[in-house]
Amino acid sequence: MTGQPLATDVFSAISAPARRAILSRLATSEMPMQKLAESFDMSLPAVSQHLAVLKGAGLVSVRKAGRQRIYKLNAGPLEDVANWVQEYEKFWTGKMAALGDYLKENP
Amino acid sequence: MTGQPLATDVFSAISAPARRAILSRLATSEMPMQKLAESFDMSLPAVSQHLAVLKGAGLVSVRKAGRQRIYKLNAGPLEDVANWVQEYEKFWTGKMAALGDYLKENP
DNA sequence: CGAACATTTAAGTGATTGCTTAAGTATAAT
DNA sequence: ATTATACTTAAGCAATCACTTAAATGTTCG
Repeated sequence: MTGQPLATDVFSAISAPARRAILSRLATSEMPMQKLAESFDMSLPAVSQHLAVLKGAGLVSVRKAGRQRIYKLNAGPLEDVANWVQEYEKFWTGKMAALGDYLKENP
Repeated sequence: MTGQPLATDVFSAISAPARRAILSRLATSEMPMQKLAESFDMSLPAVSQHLAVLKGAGLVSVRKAGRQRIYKLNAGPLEDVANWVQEYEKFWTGKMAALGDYLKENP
């Protein structure tokens, strides 16, 4: 058995700039490989492989249409990233609030 | 010249689970390597190397205190991640709103 | 059917990663 | 000064990565 989709972590899926670029492109609209690949200075297999990783992370879905494969953004898993980063948001937005709290408790 | 800090991309800095764990640990409080390393099932050099990557991404800062190095979270660069992911937020939160808008414009 | 097309899978490669152990460098304690 | 402490840097290694070209797999069209 050669094996299935091979689930990848969403964080490492988005770590490659090329893959973020692909997501960004798909955010405008779903499209077939061919058209998607036009945007990038990369061989078709390279794009296909990136897509496989994104698919493994659940970030894109594919639909067959004749001999084409239409790729579509599936942003759902990015919510994990949003939730993760939100935990740290207080460290940069809360600076003033934190100072206020400190001064309140240490007048 | 062996070279400087070597700036790393914040996205790849946070792609490694070990590094996210380190950030999480540092979010509770700043601490010296020694104490930080206790939390992990990893050699000291391994932690040190992860820290170097995080430092390269500007996610931690170091301060010398005697022979110790006190590491401190610097969440600032995570704002880039937050901003990036926010661009996609509409794709999972806005489903209903988007449908509403669509129906409004295409009654 | 056979040729053209859209895409994936395979195979190979150089670079990078995540770790390890061993050796170095600074600072502090005796 | 010597030795212990707290770390970093170096060297090495197996695994993974991001690509490439070449070959294979559907799928449509003439």
